[in-house]
Amino acid sequence: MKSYHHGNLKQELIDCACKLCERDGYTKLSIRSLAKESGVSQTAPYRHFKTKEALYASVATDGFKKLSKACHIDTNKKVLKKHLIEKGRNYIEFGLNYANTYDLMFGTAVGNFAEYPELLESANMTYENMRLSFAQLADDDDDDTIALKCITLWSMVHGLVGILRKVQVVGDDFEDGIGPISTASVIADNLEDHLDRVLTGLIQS
Amino acid sequence: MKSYHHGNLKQELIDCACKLCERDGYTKLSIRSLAKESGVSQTAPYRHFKTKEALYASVATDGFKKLSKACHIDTNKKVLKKHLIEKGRNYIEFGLNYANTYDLMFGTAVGNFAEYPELLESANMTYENMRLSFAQLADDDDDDTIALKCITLWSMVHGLVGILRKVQVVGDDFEDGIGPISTASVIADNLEDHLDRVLTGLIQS
DNA sequence: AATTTAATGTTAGCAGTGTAAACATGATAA
DNA sequence: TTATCATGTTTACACTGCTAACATTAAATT
Repeated sequence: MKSYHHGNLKQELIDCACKLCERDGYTKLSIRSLAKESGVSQTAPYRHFKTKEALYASVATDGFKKLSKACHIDTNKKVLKKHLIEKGRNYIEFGLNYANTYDLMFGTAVGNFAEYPELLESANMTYENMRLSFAQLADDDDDDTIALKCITLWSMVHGLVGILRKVQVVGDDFEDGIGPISTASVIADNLEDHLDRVLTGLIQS
Repeated sequence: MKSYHHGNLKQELIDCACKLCERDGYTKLSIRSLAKESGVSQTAPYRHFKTKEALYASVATDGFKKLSKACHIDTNKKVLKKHLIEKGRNYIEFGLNYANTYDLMFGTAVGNFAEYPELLESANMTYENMRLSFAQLADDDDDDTIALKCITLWSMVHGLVGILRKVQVVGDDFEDGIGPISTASVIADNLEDHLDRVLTGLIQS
């Protein structure tokens, strides 16, 4: 006999939504299918998420927590350039391996992060750790400059994720994707060197 | 007396879709509302666009043509660094001023560019001009290296567009957006210097 | 010029969506 | 024990993408 109350619906919905968003892309997700999956009525999710966007926000929050973890640097110990390079690679790999979730996090599906405090906090956590880490490397810069360069660094990895996804390796020419063949794999193969150059440039200048 | 046949429906739908996509974001666009706007039946658009994605593809194509124009560099004349900096700024301004269209162009709304030859071509045109221009500046590099650095450059401006949109300037702290206040405006104010540094780094290394 | 054909429009309808309102159940607090 | 409130259900509305069957008219063929 199934009990009337589910007991753990909210978390189950989030977990399921995370899975489905990543598998099929967030546009394919419907609240109704999600409810069915959890064996609950169509409108039950609305007791836990005011709108679909609120559900998206939860999925995005989960994504930022994962990204934050994948890129976390212990700023109590001395931060080295190689740490940032390693975490930069982790960032890019997260963006490529969890591409659909990444879209949700950096796209416009959630219009205003401020409406979802947890989301805002998890996103800022990601940035803050990045900033603190970088600050140790470029510690002769003032705060504004560090913030600026940090944004530059973030733009770099963020941009690479976006462009690498468009520059697809397919055939012998421009048949399927923007740009020439093998560019994507060339970049991937040289990612460490690449990050090193960018980072070195930022520290020195 | 209104004639049965519209006469110029396809183009009118595209124009209207471009406008609405940019104004409200492509997710708000519906084929039905578009049809109503053109004073035509709900399903008439399906004579010109097999699916909604095909309509998106047309809007994205239009976007790439505009972007291509905004960033075009005459490669017959000698290409200077300042040209690339200027066009880099144009790129970023396009991304910020036509943010919703930019989403359509670089997001996942159109799954596979290869299914829409015009879209693929317009996207490649944008890249090709960028590559040819850059090649003149770094003309002692081999093709692979140039492609690589060009992707780096593209990632940079593309990433900046994405991040600048998330780093919103609002209040005195992290209240609404990722990152510290004024970072966005600091970047915007220093965009030329910023691009100059990145570009110089790419040419020299 | 008459007739066939193909392009482009319409109407009706299916299956699916987000979400609100009214009601039911049962866990928790008084 | 009873009242309250969080959490569930049912029903319903307005909207969506898209298909099938039919209507009209422009263009091509005879």
